[in-house]
Amino acid sequence: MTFENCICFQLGRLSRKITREYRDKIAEFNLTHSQFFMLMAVFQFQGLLPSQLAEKTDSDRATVTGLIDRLERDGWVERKPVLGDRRTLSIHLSSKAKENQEKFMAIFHEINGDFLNRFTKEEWNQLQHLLEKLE
Amino acid sequence: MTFENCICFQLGRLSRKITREYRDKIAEFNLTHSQFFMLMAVFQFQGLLPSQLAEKTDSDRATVTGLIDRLERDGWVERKPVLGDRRTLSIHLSSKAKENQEKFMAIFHEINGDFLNRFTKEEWNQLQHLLEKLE
DNA sequence: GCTTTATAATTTGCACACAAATTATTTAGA
DNA sequence: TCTAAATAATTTGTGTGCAAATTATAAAGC
Repeated sequence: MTFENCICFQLGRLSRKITREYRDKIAEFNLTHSQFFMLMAVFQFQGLLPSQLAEKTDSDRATVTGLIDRLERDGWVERKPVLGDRRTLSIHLSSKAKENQEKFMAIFHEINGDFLNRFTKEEWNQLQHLLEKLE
Repeated sequence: MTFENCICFQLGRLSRKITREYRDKIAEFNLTHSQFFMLMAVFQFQGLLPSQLAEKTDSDRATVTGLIDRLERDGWVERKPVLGDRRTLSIHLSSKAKENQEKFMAIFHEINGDFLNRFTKEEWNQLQHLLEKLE
């Protein structure tokens, strides 16, 4: 058993590769791979708190703070105060983000399709099943 | 199709989870997940150049420079000059690393076993086959 | 009401990951 | 031989990823 056969190494390597493949495709928006998925999450669940976004994306709160910082700086999302709890903020799409939603989803489906097309429906279900065992 | 169903998101999330699982198990050596695999690579291929290690582990040369910096600082590896080409350095195990090799491999097999045990031999081969399609 | 505890977000510090630029050296070509 | 191109490693700058500490606010217990 060598390190290349270790599933942990393999998944890390694969994850790095996929991140690299994404880079070019989302370059027109000037977004990173992580920013892209965080924005996807905001499209899907508008008005959530940073802590809830962290849960949805399975990342750290501190990481989410940084991602939101940069997404806000670049005009994709806005932090809005929450009535009744001044500790919290809710995250909303900017008008710029809403205007680009369709283009966004198109790219998302295109990239996703690139991977989906490599599998039959049965293989895909198998892969999902096997990955679940690793979680 | 939501972002949670996207294989790219799933693999990133899984990779983060596995990295977290590793953390505790290699804590006794004070190594990070990446350092652990880089050191595994040096165990396996002694005397390689940083560029060759980058290739083996599928990571960036700049990343390898940083990893070797910290592994050398902590006494795990040594940079040695290469006869005949002063641009290059070869990376070797320190005596400390050699002394710990057995303990190291034991932990590697233990962690790896945790994941392997979740699958039958057939499932494992399927997973390897399916992941290959993603590469 | 007042203190303690809990919670949300952020900040700080360190380690990847990687593009782009830089430095040092070797090789190739005129 | 001398210059240009190629190569190896590093440095620089930015963005994750995450543990630990901090700040602000809310809730609970007395």
